[in-house]
Amino acid sequence: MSTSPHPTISLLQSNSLASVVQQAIEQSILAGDYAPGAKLIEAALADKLGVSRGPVREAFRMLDEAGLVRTEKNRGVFVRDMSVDEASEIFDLRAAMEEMVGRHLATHITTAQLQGLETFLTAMQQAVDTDNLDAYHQLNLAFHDRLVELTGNRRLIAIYRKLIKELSLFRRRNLSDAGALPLSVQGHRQMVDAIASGNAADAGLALANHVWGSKQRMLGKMAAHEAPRHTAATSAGHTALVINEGL
Amino acid sequence: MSTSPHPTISLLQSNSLASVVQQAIEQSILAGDYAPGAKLIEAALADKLGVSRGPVREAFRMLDEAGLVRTEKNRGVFVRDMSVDEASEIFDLRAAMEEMVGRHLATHITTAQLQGLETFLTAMQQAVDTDNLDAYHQLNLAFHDRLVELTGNRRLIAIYRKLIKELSLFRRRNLSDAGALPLSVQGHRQMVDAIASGNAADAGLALANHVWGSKQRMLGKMAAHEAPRHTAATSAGHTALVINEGL
DNA sequence: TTTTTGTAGATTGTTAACAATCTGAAAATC
DNA sequence: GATTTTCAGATTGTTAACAATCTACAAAAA
Repeated sequence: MSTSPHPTISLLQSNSLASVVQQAIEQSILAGDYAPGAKLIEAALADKLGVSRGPVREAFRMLDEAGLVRTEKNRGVFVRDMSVDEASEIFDLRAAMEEMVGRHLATHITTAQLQGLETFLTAMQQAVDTDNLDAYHQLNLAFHDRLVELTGNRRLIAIYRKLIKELSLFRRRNLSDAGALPLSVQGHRQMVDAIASGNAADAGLALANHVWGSKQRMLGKMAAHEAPRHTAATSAGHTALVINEGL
Repeated sequence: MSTSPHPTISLLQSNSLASVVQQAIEQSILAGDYAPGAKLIEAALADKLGVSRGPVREAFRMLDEAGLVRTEKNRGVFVRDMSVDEASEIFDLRAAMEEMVGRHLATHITTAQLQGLETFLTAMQQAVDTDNLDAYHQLNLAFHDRLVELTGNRRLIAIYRKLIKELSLFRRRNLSDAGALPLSVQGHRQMVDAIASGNAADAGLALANHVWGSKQRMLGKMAAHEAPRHTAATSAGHTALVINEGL
């Protein structure tokens, strides 16, 4: 009958040990506590979290289905390792999804919602002005998440967030140069303007092109990072891939 | 060292009880053995499959994450019930994904792959000629799956199949008039031609429009089925929804 | 009659123990 | 020395038992 009698009580009512364990492990993985490919030991995690192995195993099955972890029978569970190719594929998917988002918002967004996006832009500009890289990164993620959320398509939102999670798993590999972001609000300003213009095609392209740019930057970074010894061959290959109209 | 020494052996090597149970339950759900909203009882399933409750619980967590089942703490696990709204959202997502597929294939498909698609068309035509509804339905699913598969984007393929699975969960509700398909190969012929033309925009639109048509038919069917007592009001509402350029 | 209260059985949540498999290093063999 | 074999410890797979919660129905109270 009653709805949320007490925060702690409703918490205990809805969260089983397995789901709590799942969230704890997921957070650890996304925080980079475990390197990609690292093995997760049931007993150790159970011990650390103060539960038995049952809930940990159930959490493993959830994380596996979510794509954050990979299971080998009788060998164990390992943090998922994402290749550049896979990351690239995810970027292509993201581009298609964000194009869909742009098209929809161009004809459905409210003025209040547009105002909310403007707030993001000013906050991002402030982060740039103060050279606050971390804040900018967070705002960037939140901004895109907000755009997707505004469509109201629950499945789209869920899948988008899942893809972002997996991508962050990839980024963990090159955290050294993770700071080399464009640090510019201009692109986002253009996206908001395109949406505000009401032209669905324009807005869709604005968002898709933005994602495509991110993908290109990522590929460029990987090419420069992983094959600096090859003078031209592989680099050229990568460039050709970039020039293609991805996916 | 050796690769697949014996089919049965390699099967036992890779499949844990939990994954076998997961597949068994999933198949039962998709086959319609359990109605949407029906409760799945751990002990009963464990008994039926000859295993203990542990693997069943692990399978439940997988199915939950896959969206085929919904878990309420201390109350049990239930077959997911999909609303018309949710199905509609999935159609919108499918449209965006298939548009992406069409664009890509227009510029990347090989002649051999095109030939494979032609084979599908003739088979579908044959199914129509012999009034084999079931065969047509299967071919239709396989055709679209093949299109997505041809992109080579593993994440796109995985997500597409997941969405189709969930949609089939929805269709279970209106199996009475499931036979009212268009039963026409024309639409698919146009899609293949558009891809063969090499025009990315055209191919994308051809695929997206096809999905959009499916969505419209579904919505129309639901409106006619669920609210035949209301003379105009709700029906008009649905129509308006259909006319919109859905998300 | 209607509502409340109180069980008994059913069902889920969790744990600990047992079985099977893998891993890595020492011992044995070539 | 290099390769194979053996084996103990570590780890995963599975099960059964116990604890907590829910459900449904009957008895009591309003």
